[in-house]
Amino acid sequence: MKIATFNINGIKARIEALPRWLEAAKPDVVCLQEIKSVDEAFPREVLEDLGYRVETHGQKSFNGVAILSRLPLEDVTRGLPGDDTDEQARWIEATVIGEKAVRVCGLYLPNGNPAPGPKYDYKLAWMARMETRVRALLAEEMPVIFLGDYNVIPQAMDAAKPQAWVEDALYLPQSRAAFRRILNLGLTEVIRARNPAPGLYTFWDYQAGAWERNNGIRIDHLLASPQAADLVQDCGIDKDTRAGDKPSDHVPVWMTLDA
DNA sequence: ATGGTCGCAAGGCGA
Repeated sequence: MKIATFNINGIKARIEALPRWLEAAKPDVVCLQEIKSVDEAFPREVLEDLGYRVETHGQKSFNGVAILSRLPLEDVTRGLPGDDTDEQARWIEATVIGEKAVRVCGLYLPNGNPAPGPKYDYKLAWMARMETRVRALLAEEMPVIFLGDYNVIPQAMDAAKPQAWVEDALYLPQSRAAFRRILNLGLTEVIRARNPAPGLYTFWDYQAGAWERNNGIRIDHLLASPQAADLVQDCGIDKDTRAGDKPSDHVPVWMTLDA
């Protein structure tokens, strides 16, 4: 089972680049972030024609997540528990039925800038809610993965220019500590666990020639429960998509599971 | 220090 995360930065703008990548990479399951579309306007047919079922959790103009799957899905749920007043579409879950069942949580963690301020408070509160949800799922002792745009640079080695981020919500000590608290519940950060070297990035800003200068950051992550980590076969970052026509500013991150 | 680029959607916000 090949599972990927891809912040597409607008489904309407990526309606050619996304199928191009799907046909080349052939993932079984994809968690999308920043679809920037209400569910009714999501162009599902072009993806269904490629063999994917499409489950969206969108809103107008901003945020929005989705799961594409060539395998059967069960128990699709939308929204991160813990705050009934939260109207931002950033969380979707489904159980993928492969040879084994895997619970998949697709997430778009708040950016949090500017910090300090209400947006940063929302980010930290959201991460606390995520921690609660992770605890609940870990207690079920089944394979669970949490993949998406975390908007967290975990370590200095995850940025080409870490000094440029020291006052940014993606790299502030509180953000990194909250990410570590989630990891320390017992999750494996799959890309880093298998790649000890720096220089791996998943996002390059559209501005200031960031891609041409390889001024990137690694903020899209794959986290696996112990039972899911046991199944990991391979993982990677599809950096080449950033050089394609009309690219997203993020690239896909994927893993294969014996499931 | 500033401006630099996109997407959505139709002006400015978010990233």
